[in-house]
Amino acid sequence: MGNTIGGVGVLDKAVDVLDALEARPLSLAELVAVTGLPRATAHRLATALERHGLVRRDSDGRFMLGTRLLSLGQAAADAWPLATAAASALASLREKTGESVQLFVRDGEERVCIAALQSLHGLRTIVPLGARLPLSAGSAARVLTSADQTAGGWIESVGEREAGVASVSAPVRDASGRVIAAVSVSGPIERTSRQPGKRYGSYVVHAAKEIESEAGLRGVDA
Amino acid sequence: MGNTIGGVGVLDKAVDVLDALEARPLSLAELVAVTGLPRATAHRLATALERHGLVRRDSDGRFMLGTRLLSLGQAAADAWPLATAAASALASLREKTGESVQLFVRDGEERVCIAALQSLHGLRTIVPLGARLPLSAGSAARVLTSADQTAGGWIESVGEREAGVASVSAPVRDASGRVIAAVSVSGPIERTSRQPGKRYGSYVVHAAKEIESEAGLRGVDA
DNA sequence: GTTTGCGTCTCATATAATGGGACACTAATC
DNA sequence: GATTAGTGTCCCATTATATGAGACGCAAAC
Repeated sequence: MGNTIGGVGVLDKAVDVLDALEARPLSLAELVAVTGLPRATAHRLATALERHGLVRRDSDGRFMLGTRLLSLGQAAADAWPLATAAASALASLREKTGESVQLFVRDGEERVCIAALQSLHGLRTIVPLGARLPLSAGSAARVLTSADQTAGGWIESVGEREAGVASVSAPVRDASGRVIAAVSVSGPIERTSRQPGKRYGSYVVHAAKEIESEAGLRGVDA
Repeated sequence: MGNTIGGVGVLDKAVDVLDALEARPLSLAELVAVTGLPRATAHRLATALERHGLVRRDSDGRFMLGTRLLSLGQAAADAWPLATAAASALASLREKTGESVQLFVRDGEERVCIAALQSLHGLRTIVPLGARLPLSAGSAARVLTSADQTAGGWIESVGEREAGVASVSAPVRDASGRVIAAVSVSGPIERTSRQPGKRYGSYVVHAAKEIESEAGLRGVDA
């Protein structure tokens, strides 16, 4: 019969298994419960993935993400030289603001966090590396979707994507001026105040410029 | 007919595609050349992987590793709290020695690098995160395979795994004394000398102890 | 002893992957 | 303009492939 049209093939199921294991190690029975796959199928897929190093077993025999994903993830990260170039700028941005900082790029109809450093405060916003967030809310989202220049070069949002969280973002542009990424600072409203842009705006813009020059995207300097 | 026994299923081919893309972005034609798959098949697999975010396209339409691998890789890394715990100890080890430092764990009949920092020298050994190395050569390999205590607590090897490279490794042990990982320092023989253990041994052993206490594996201190 | 849970494996069935080849399109080359 | 060579994408008859209920072996719990 025909070809796979929407989520029925081995590959789709295999990805379901990986998705399930992303949260935590799972025994076969748990894996079956989470994925909804028949026992035999889940077992076959998990062991097949194991052969490729994408899945491994812990000491209790439970399935978990394998070591092969380390190198693949590393390679995927290297595919954005931007993330590497941004490392030092993000570090100093976190130091200056004390809050969590992130670098987002657009990917289809979502945005992806390709670099992040978490605030050192006990109460902090967490955006894990690789997290996919909507392109419809948050200051970084608006930076990535609006092509044109803005007021001070930054955009702020308060409690937009998530209640209690405020953020400020600035665009990273390539040589031709197109927005290719967004740098963000985000934290609990209690600390950032309701005008986070006022407090952190210039820092974020500076970090964006720093990333541009570090990545060799535009002429030198800030 | 029967089930897949050795490398014929969709899954195996899909992994081949990911493997091929690990090195660099590839056009469909190149992908076909590298994997040996028929055009239609390569295209179908690549686009299927794309639907899952494991593969994406660059601006020229070439296939490359996707953003989904970032989060999966991150999750896989989190599965070794050891890697996180080792971060600071490895940083200071690199600072003290000036050479590349790594943390290896055994995985089946190989060893995997689950954390690494490269030397800042121009001439340096590079062991990328996630790299799979043999369990048959190198000081770290011997640390992972020999259960018992050794002379100064470290093991050295000179030009064993790779010509011109010397390394010193020390075991990281759990509460019951079993070796669960190996810390290594490696560099070109010209700098490390032919007795790398003499020079770096104590540093490496100290780093191992530091990792043990940081990870809460043994009692406190060094 | 019996039961309940586990992971693993088999094998007849039919479903889902296959891939040669058609197609549309662009960029050189004639 | 016409031709050739190169892309990526899509179709669809064929059959090789994944499927999954159920059997099995093994522990641990009752």
